[in-house]
Order: sequence, then structure tokens, then C-alpha cells
Amino acid sequence: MNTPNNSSLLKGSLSVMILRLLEDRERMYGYEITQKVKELTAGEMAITEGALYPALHKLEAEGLLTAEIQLVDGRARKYYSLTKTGHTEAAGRMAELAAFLENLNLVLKLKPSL
Amino acid sequence: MNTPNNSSLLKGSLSVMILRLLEDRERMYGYEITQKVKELTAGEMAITEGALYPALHKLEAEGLLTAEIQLVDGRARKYYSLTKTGHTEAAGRMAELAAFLENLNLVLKLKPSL
DNA sequence: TTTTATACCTAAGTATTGTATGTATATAAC
DNA sequence: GTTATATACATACAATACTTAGGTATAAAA
Repeated sequence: MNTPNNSSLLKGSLSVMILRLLEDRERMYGYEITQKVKELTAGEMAITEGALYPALHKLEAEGLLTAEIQLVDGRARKYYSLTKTGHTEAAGRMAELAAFLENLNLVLKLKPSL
Repeated sequence: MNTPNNSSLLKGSLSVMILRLLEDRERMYGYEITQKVKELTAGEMAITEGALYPALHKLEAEGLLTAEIQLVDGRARKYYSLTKTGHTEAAGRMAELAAFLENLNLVLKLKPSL
């Protein structure tokens, strides 16, 4: 029998988004992530800073991200990049999410496009 | 500007699943829901009872579900049905979820099938 | 000069879910 | 006949994520 997927009913979609964005972009800073998400979703999805920064710190503490601070126009930016482990984990979590969404579709009988 | 969708980053997917299952089925009891979800997902998704029963009680308290107890083969079953408000709310939450998933796809650039 | 945008951060509260446990009956296995 | 499994409900506690609300600071625009 399959091991039941207890994996968090998607409550961790924020960290997956962060990891996925960094898979494509090499490095990003926190504020940039909030703007990029707004841009990609035409303003419909907003990541709050109160959720984002703790999530970034956690991913860094888990060894999935590394950070380096850089001064740009007199303001300090903290750039994050995926570590080697982070790349692996990003792929893994994306697969988990995809599997969860497929199962969710089965339960909700969503249209294939969703 | 669009009102940002702060709607809970999908952490409430369980209640949406319950509402959606009841949209199609008229009435179900708790244990039946756990089995139906297992069946629909070929055992890959398991709803824990510790999450399910409080969720059902909450939906009932919110007036979205009504419950009636019925004895079947010497065991008491608690059947839940959508109220009129529950039907409306079910449709609303499904729409919210669909919107959220679309935005998630935009951020994650998932394949159309997901 | 004040507001807006940029850029970071944390603390406290809320809400959902998982783990663990409990009760009880019916049926199947031993 | 006893034990294990399936059915069927329930709650308490812990873990965790996210929201709300606030704080600091610089640059640019009004």
C-alpha cells in the first residue's frame, strides 16, 4: 500500500514558491520576491513580509539558501541563492506539490486546466 | 487595483474538500469522507480524523452544514449535509481555490496539466 | 516637507493540521 | 472464545504557518 501523503495539505506553498523562483533566477532579495509574485499574478497574489522574511530565514537555517548582503543605492539588500542541497530540495518539493495538486484535483474534480 | 488575495495560501484546503464532496453527494458521514478521499486518490491522500472532525464541527457551527445522527447496524453515524448557505459558500470557496491555483501556476510555471 | 517606494526585521495572535489517545460496536481471524 | 481489524465517533496537545501590526532606515517623488 502507498504511504499516505500527510505532507501538510499545502500549508507550505510559500516556501515552495520561494525555492521555485530561485531555481529560475540564481539570486533574489526579499522585497524583489514580493514584487515578482505581484507582477506574475497581476497583483492578485500578495506575499506579506511578515510571512516572507521568517520563511527565508528558515530556509537559510535549513541550509537550502545562502545569503549575502549588498549595498545598492545606499540601501542594503540581502540576496538569497539556492545551495546545492537547496536545488535538490526545490525539485523534491515541487514534485510533492505536483502530486498533492493531482490528488486535490481528483477529490475536487477540477477541470484539467486547473 | 485588485484586492490582494490573502486567502490563506491554501491552508484551508480540507474544508473546501469537505464542501465539494458534499456538493456532489447530498449527505456523507465523517468516516465515509476519509474513505472516499482515500478511494479517489488511490490511497495517496489520507485525511486524519484529528483534522476532519474538528473541521466538520466548525463548518456546522458556521451554519454551512447540518448534521443528523442515524443508527446503522448498531453503530451511530453522523450524516452531514450542506445547508443553503453551505451551497453558496461551497461555490465561493471553490472559486477562490481555483483563482489561487491559477496564481500559483503563474508563479511556479507548472505545466498546464497541473 | 511629507508621502511613497524601497528594504529589512520581529512579536503576538489566529487558525489548521498532525499526533496521540479514548470510547464503542461489528466482523473476521485465530 | 478470544483477539485483531474495521467501523464510527470524539477531544487534547503540540507544531507550524500565516496575518496583523508594528518598528527601523534610506531614497525619491510630490
